[in-house]
Amino acid sequence: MYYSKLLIPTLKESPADAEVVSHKLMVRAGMIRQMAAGIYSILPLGLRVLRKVEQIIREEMNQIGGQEVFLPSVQPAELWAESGRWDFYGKELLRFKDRNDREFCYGPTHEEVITDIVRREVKSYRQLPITLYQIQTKFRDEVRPRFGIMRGREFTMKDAYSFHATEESTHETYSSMANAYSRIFKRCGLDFKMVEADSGTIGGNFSHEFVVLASSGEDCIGFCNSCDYASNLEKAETKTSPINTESPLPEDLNEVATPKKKSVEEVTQFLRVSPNTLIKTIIFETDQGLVAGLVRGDREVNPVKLKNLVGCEWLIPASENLIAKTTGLPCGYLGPVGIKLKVFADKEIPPMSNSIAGANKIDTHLTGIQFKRDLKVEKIGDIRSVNEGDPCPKCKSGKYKIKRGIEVGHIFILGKKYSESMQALYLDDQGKEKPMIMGCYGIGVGRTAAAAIEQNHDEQGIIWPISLAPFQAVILPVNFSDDAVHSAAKKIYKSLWELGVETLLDDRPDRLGVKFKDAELLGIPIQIIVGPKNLGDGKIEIKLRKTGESQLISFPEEIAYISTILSEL
RNA sequence: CGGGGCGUGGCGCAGCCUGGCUAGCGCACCUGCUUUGGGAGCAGGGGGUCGGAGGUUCAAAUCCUCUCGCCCCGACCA
Repeated sequence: MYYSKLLIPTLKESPADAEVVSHKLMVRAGMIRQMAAGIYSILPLGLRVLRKVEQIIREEMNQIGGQEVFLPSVQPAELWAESGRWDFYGKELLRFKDRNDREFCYGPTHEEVITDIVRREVKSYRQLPITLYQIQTKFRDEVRPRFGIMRGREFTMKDAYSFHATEESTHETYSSMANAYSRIFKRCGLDFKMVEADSGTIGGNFSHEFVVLASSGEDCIGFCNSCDYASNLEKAETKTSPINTESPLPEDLNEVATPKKKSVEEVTQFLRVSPNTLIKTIIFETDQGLVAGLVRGDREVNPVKLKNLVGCEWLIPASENLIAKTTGLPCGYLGPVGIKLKVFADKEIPPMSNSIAGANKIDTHLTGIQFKRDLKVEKIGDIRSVNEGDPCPKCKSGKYKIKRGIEVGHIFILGKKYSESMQALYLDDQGKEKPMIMGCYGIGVGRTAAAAIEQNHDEQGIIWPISLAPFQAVILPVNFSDDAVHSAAKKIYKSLWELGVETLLDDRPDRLGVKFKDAELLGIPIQIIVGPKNLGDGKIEIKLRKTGESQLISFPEEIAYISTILSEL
C-alpha cells in the first residue's frame, strides 16, 4: 500500500493526557483517536494490528475445537434478571430503554446470552462438551478509564464459553484453553506469566490470569524465584511460619497506657517490642455488616482473601467515621479482646502468645493476650498479603518476587452458577436432567496490542513483533521522483506483495529523514531504503527496526534476503 | 463516588493573577520556487463562537456564579 493514500496521522508530540507509553505511541503513530472518555476510534493502522491479534486468537481457538459465534451486544434486561445480575451489577452496566420502554443493557460480558443459546439448543449429554467463542465490542462503564485502549470503557474482547456434562471434561477444556492462551501470547511476542487468580467463592485452582510483565501494569503478581508457582497478589498464598517451640510462660492480660500511640510503629517503639508481637485489627464493611480482620503487626490484610474467608459478596475497608460511630473509638486502639464484631484471624495469629493489641479503650493497649484464652474468632484462615521475600508456599527454598503486570487474559471455571439460575439443563445417559458445568475464558484484544507496545518500544517509537506488525516491511525511497529509484522501489514493492509480505511504500515527497522518523514511530520491522547512490552501485539498504542493523544487498537479491530475515524474525 | 488539575485553530502551549487595539507562538495544513541519506529553506496563505450559559463592567480569554467535558490520585475488571 502507498503511504500517501493511507490515513496515518502521525504526531511529533504526545497528547497531553496520555500517561503510559503504549497510549502515547498509539496516538502518535496514528493508530487510535479518542472520542470520549474511554472510547476510541481505531484508525487503519491500529485496525491492522488488532486484526492480527484477533487472527492469532481465532486460529488457536479453532485449533482446540472452539466455534466462533457473534452474539448481540445489546441485551434484554430479563436475561440479566434471570441470572440475578441485573440488580447485582452496579453502575458499570450501561442500561437504557428502547422506544417501548423495555430495558436493555450494552453487554459488558456474555454469560447470560450464551447460556440462553445453549439451554435452548443443547439438550443431551451427547452434544457436550461444546466451546463457543466470539470477538466482540463490550462496554463497561468504568469509574476511571485510563491508559488509552488498555483500559477503555468500550473495548474488544474475545470471550469463550464451554459447557460440560462432567468435571473431567471441564478440566480438559480448561487445560487446553490454558495451552491455547500460552500459544496465543507467545505468538504475539509477549513476555507473560500464567498466574493463579482469585476464583472468588468457588475455590480451587480453577482460575488463571495471563499477565504481561510491565512496570505500567495495574496488577501485582507474586512468583517464586525457584519453582514455577505464580499468583496474582490478591490470591498469593502464604506458608505457615514455623510455630515458636519455646513457648514462654503465658502472662496475664494487662492494660498499659499508650497515649497517642496509634500505629504499629508508634506502639512498638513505645513499648520496645517488635511488630510481630502485635495483633493488628482492621475493620471492614461488608454486605454482612462490619467484620474485623486480625493479622500480625508486621502484616497487611489482603481484602480479597478476607472476603473469601468471610464468604460475603463485597468487602471494603471501613471508613474512620464509620468505625468511630460503631465502636466509639478512633482507629489505633481497636483490639480483638471483647470486640463486638465478627472476628476473622489470619492463621499466623493462633500460635502467638503474649501478644499485644488495642484494648478497645482510648490511649490503651492490652499485653499478654493468649489466643485460646482471650479471643473468640469466627474463622481462621490465610488473610494476609504476601511480601517480597516471603517463602514460596509450593517449594522448599523459593522466595516470593513481586512484579507488576497487565492482565491480558483470564480463564475461569464458572461451575453451575449460570446453568442453575438460568436452567441450562441436559439429559445425562440415564435420562436424568442436570445443570451443565461451564467455563469462561477472556482475552482483551486491544489490551494485548497495547501490552505488546509496553514491552516493545524505544525512544523512537514502537518496535512491533513481526506477528503483530501492521506491515512487515516499508520501502523508503530517498527521492521518489528520481526515475531509477522510483522504478526500483515499485519493483521491490510488487515482488514483496507477490511473496505475501505486507509492504508499505512511502511514496511521499518528503525528505528521507521524515520517512525514517515515521517508519520508526510506526515500528515496522524491516526498512528497505532505496537511494540513487546505492542504486548506482546496484545496492539496496535493508535495516532492521529492532536492532538498527543495516546491510547493503545487491539489488536483484534483496527479495531472497528479506524472506530469509522474515523467517528468522 | 471523594480529592486535585485543565479546557485558547488539527496537536502542543503562552496570554488570565494585575480586564483595554485586528488573540499570539511552535508543529501540522494550503500555494509557489528551491531542496532530497535523518523531522529542509524562502515567500505567500487558510483556519479560533477563547468548552457552554448567565452575571459584573464603558470594555471580559482574563473577574464572579452555574454548568458541561476531559485528565490525574484513592476501593473494581479483560
